[in-house]
Amino acid sequence: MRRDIFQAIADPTRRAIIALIAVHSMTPNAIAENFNTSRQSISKHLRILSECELIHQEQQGREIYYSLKIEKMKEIDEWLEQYRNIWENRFDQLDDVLSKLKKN
Amino acid sequence: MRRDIFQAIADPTRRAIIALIAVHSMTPNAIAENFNTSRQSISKHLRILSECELIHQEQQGREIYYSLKIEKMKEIDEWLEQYRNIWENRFDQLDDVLSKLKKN
DNA sequence: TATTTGCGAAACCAATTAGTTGCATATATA
DNA sequence: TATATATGCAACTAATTGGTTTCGCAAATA
Repeated sequence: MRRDIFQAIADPTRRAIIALIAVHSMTPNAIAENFNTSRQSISKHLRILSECELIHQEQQGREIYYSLKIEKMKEIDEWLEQYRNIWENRFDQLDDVLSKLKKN
Repeated sequence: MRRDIFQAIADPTRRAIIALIAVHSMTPNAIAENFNTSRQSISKHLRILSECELIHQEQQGREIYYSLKIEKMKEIDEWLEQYRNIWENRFDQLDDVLSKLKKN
């Protein structure tokens, strides 16, 4: 089973869950109220997010509060970094390519 | 059929294709040489990336050169922006929350 | 002109996904 | 203690996915 952060954020419901619990921790029931889907399906999404270590849970009595592990989101940022370099230095790179072409 | 950039980058083969053609445009055959999968399966991935407007194609005789539309990658960056704010201002936000709590 | 090459598309298949319903369990409350 | 509530988990299902094989077409080449 592939289970990484890229697969985790591929689903729009999971992205919405992430956005919700980024603000403050929430219980599965409270999260589910924001969607027209069952509590169980939200639970499954939470499990996937958990397996990706994207969220953290804290039991409080019979309730479980889920919150976002914001550090994990940095992984996406790190992956993006290489491309950010490209789009920021597009023209510099073009110059680079051209000068290299001249040398050959 | 869901077809957005988050679904596009969910597959590791597609992320590898993106990395490959980010450097310079390549033909499907040349791309496929880098994986132990068929040219046809790469073609399917390229179609998905195309449908997400993540790549650009240029016909040259019977060859088709695929290249990355780097601007599209910015969409991920924009989505990440809200979370970047959170992880950068974690402590500031904590202060914020605490001061708001005091007021209530 | 006949053959090879590069490619996309269709048909098919196994695995995975996102959802459902129906439990079981633990905690709160009457 | 009996009941209600919050939750996770298992079994099932339909849709989607990523791959394959097979095909057709257009461009290059012999």
